[in-house]
Amino acid sequence: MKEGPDIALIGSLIGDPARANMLSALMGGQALTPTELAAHAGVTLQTASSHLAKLEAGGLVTQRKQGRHRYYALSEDEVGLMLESLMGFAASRGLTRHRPGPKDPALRKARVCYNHLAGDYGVRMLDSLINARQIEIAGDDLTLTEAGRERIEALGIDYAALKKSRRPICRSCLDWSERRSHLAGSLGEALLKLFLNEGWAKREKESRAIRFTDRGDKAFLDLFPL
Amino acid sequence: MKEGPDIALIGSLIGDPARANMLSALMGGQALTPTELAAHAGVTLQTASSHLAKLEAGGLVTQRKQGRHRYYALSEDEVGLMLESLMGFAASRGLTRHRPGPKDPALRKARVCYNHLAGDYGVRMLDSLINARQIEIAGDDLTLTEAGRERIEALGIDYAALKKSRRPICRSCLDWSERRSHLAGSLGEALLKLFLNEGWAKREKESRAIRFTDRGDKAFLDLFPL
DNA sequence: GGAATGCTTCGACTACGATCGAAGTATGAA
DNA sequence: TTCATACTTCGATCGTAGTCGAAGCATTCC
Repeated sequence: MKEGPDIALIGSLIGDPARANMLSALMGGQALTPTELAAHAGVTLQTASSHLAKLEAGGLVTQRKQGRHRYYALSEDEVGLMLESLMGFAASRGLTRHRPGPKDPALRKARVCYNHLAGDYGVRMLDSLINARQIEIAGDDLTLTEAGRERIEALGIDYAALKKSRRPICRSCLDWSERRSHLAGSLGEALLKLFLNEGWAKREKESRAIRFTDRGDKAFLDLFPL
Repeated sequence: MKEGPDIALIGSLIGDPARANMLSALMGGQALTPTELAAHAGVTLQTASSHLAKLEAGGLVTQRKQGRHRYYALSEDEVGLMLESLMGFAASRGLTRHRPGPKDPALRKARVCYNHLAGDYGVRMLDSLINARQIEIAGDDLTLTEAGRERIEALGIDYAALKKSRRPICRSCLDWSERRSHLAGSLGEALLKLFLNEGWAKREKESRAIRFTDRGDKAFLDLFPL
């Protein structure tokens, strides 16, 4: 009515249970087809299609056609950050959709947050990088130091490629289970990819949980001491 | 359906335009009565009452009876932080409720964010405190240093009182106009109160804008150099 | 070409929630 | 006690948004 941004539109988009389930599923970081998303949401394909059109119009998701499939994903890092913030609040109210089960500890230890690592391990990684002065922090802005640049290149990450994209390399993202920040941005994404490619960790099916192998666990803890 | 917090409930609470307007009004930091909130939302008192009951059930607001008035306010700092995060996202999408007008620059310069200072001045204040090593930053956690404690006591803020409450003293809050962090928490609140009490600044009516007097402006900039 | 898959669009149904008038409760003032 | 103010609760109405069946495109496979 007066001033300020219009939160009602975004709220109503998130407010429908079917759409919220789809968004949660997309927080897993993988692009999903309407059929898959319909299954996550528990609705028919037609309904899912209509929801996806609305989410796209609202700028929350984007689609990419590939053959006869359409892959939907969260449109930007920002969407993930905002959703994680909402989840944090909901969790603090004890509003959870699931009966606490055996998977819960695994989720708290390590899970995927859109495209980067979250949970205990995610927070530890950022803390460790800060302690080693490879990332510097000022306000909410994280910046990679010279030492940090060398470090990630030694890990085999292509710094130049990260630099080229318009996305921020480092970004902090609030963790809903740990209530602290972990590393997002294109570097966060690259690091998660690295862990998966090296075979240190695998995604669980149908879940955001990430399971580290014994070898991967050791390598990770070595790489990011506290 | 599966795991993770339930964001749909919160989303649907924010998703109704009347409720969104009420929440935006409460972001002004003052506790408001149902009658006032009804006016902000553009609905009748009955409707407002029903909305407030829902917001309260969802844990977003709390009420305090005082005589024959009921004062509603955001229930915790966390609510303000989450809403600000949503606003930031909405603003980045160009979803604003208002035609950009003369008040806009004033809002960007200094405004109230629930109970603390936001906008250019809010961001500057936190930056300055960090530069002076009076606040230290690690992840999203801000901590007041020894030097910081002395500094705020010199300003006449009762550190012991802040310490007593269970709320965090320092907290970072993402600014939707500046896209950077400013200082929230009980210290953020105390500092804003200080500026108002000293007569350095005044709230605008019917707006979140804060207008600094000439004297206040000078004092503020002296106090928080860059 | 024809058939199958993946998805969107259309149309109709339904249900839930926002809205407000009217009546009820509580607090304070006269 | 009586009246006024501030608010809640009840009940009825109305719109709109979610839902799905059926039909329509598009792409790929055979």
